[in-house]
Amino acid sequence: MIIQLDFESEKPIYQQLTEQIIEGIAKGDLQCGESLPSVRSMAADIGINLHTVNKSYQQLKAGGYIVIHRRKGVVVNPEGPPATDHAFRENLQESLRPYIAESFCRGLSQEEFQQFVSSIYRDMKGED
Amino acid sequence: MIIQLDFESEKPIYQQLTEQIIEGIAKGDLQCGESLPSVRSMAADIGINLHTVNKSYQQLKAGGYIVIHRRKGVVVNPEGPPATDHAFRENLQESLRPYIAESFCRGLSQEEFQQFVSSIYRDMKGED
Amino acid sequence: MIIQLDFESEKPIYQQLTEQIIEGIAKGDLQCGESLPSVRSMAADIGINLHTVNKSYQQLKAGGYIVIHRRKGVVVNPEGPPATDHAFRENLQESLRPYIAESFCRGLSQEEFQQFVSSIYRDMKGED
Amino acid sequence: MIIQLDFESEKPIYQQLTEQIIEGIAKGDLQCGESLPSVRSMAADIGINLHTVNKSYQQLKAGGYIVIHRRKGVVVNPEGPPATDHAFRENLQESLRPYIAESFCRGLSQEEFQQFVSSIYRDMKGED
DNA sequence: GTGGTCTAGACCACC
DNA sequence: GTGGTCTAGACCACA
Repeated sequence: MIIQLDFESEKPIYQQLTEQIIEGIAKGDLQCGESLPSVRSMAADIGINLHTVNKSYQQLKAGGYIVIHRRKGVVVNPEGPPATDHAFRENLQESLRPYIAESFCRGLSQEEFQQFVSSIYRDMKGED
Repeated sequence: MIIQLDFESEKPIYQQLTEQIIEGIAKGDLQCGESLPSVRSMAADIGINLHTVNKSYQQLKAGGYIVIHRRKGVVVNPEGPPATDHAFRENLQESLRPYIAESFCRGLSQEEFQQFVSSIYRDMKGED
Repeated sequence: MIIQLDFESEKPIYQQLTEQIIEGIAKGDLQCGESLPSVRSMAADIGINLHTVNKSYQQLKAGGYIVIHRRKGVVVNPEGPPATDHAFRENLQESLRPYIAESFCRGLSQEEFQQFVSSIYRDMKGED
Repeated sequence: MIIQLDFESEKPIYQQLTEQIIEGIAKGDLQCGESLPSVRSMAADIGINLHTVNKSYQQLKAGGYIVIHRRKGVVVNPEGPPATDHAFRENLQESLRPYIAESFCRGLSQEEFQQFVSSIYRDMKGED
C-alpha cells in the first residue's frame, strides 16, 4: 500500500497518514489481521520522523483500527474497528454540518452532494 | 443571531465563528445585504479579542460571504457567495473522503450517511 | 462628468474621487478653466461626506490640478497642472516597480505590458 | 538578499516586505525552491514584529509565490507563481490607469513612460 | 525550532 | 465611530 503525503498541506502529516491507513482498511487494501510496518520502518519508508508515525499509530490504536502487539508488531485489528455508536454519529453530523452549510450557500444541490457521497462510498466498496 | 463558541474545542475560535456565520447565512438567519456587527462590538458581544473576529471576517470576505463596505460597515454579500465551482467541488470531495472512509469502516451504511446529509440540508432549507 | 465610486474598494473614497477627476482632466472631459461643483454640491451629488470631497479637493489643489477661488469657486487650473519634474519621474518609477516585478514573475511579457500602457495612453488622448 | 524598509512610508511594512520579496524572485536573487528565513528570524533580522512578517508571508503564499512546507519551512514556490491570467491583466490595467492619467496630464510623453517600463523590465531580467 | 492561534493595547486613516 | 496596521508576549501543535 502506497502512502502519499502532502507536506505543503495544512493538514498535519500524522493525520494524513492516519486517514490514508483508514482508507486503506476501508478499501480492503489492508485486510483485518494484516500487519503494518513497524513505526521505524514506516518512518524510513515515507521519509518522515519517527514520532510522527508514532502519533498516527496511537491515533489509530485509540480508534480501534489497529492493535499494537509487543511481539507481533502492528496489525490491523482482526475484529475490525468498533461499530458506529452514538458518539460517532453525533460527531459525524457535527463535522458534516459546516460543509453542507457552505455547499448550500454556494448553491450546490443536495442531489449533487449526495452523488459525491455515493461516489466515494462506491470507491470504498470498491470495484477493486 | 446567537453565536455559540466552544473555547475547549481544538477548532480555532475564528473558524468556529466563520462557520457559524456561514450557517447563519445558509439558514437565512442572516439575510443578504444585512449588516453584521463591527469587529469591535462582535468581539465584545462574544467575549473574544477583536483580532480574532477580524480574522474570521477576513476569511468570510475572502470567501465572498461578506463585503466590507466603506460606509455601511460589514454586510452579508448582497449577491450571495460565489456559486460552486470546480475547485470547490474538488475540495469538498477530498474533505468528505476521510469521513466516509471512517464511516464505512465502522459499518455506517450509506443510507444512514445519506440520511444525515438530508437532515442537515433540511435544517438549512429550514422550516424556520 | 460622471463619478463612479466603489464603496467596497480598499482604495479610499477620496482617492478614487481624486483619480477620477484627474482622469477627467486627462481625457478632456474637464477642460482647463472649467469649474467644478463646490465641495457641498459634489458631496450631495455623489452621496458622500463633505470632508471626503474636501480631502480630495485639497489633494488636487496640492497637485496643481485645481485652484480654489474664494469667489469663482473650484476651477480646473487654467494653466494646467505643473509639468513633469524630477521628483515625479522618481516617484513614478518607484511606483511602477512592484507592478512590473509581479508581472515579470507571472510571465507577462514586456511587450504585452507596453501594449497595456499604449492602450491606456490612447484612451487618454482619446478618440473622444 | 537584503531587505530595505522605509518605516516612514505610508505603505504598510508588510507590503513593502512582500514587494521586495517578489522583486527578489523576479531578479533571480531568490531562486525557485530556495528557502526563506523563518518568520522569527526574518523579523529579528529586519527588526520588526513577527506578526508583520507573517502577514507578508501569508500574502505571498496566497499569491503562489511561496509555499509553507511542513519540513523545509518557507520556500519560494518551486513551480513559480501562477501564470498571468485574465483577472491579473484586468487588475493591472486598472492599477496602471491612474498613473498614466497623471503622467499624461503632466505632459510625460508615452515614449518616456515606456522607457521607464523598459528600464525596469531590464532591471528584472537583470544583467545580474 | 517551526508556524498557528489568541490576547492586549496602541496608533492611524477613513468616513 | 470604523477597519487596518503594528507591536509584544503568550501558548500550543507539529516535526
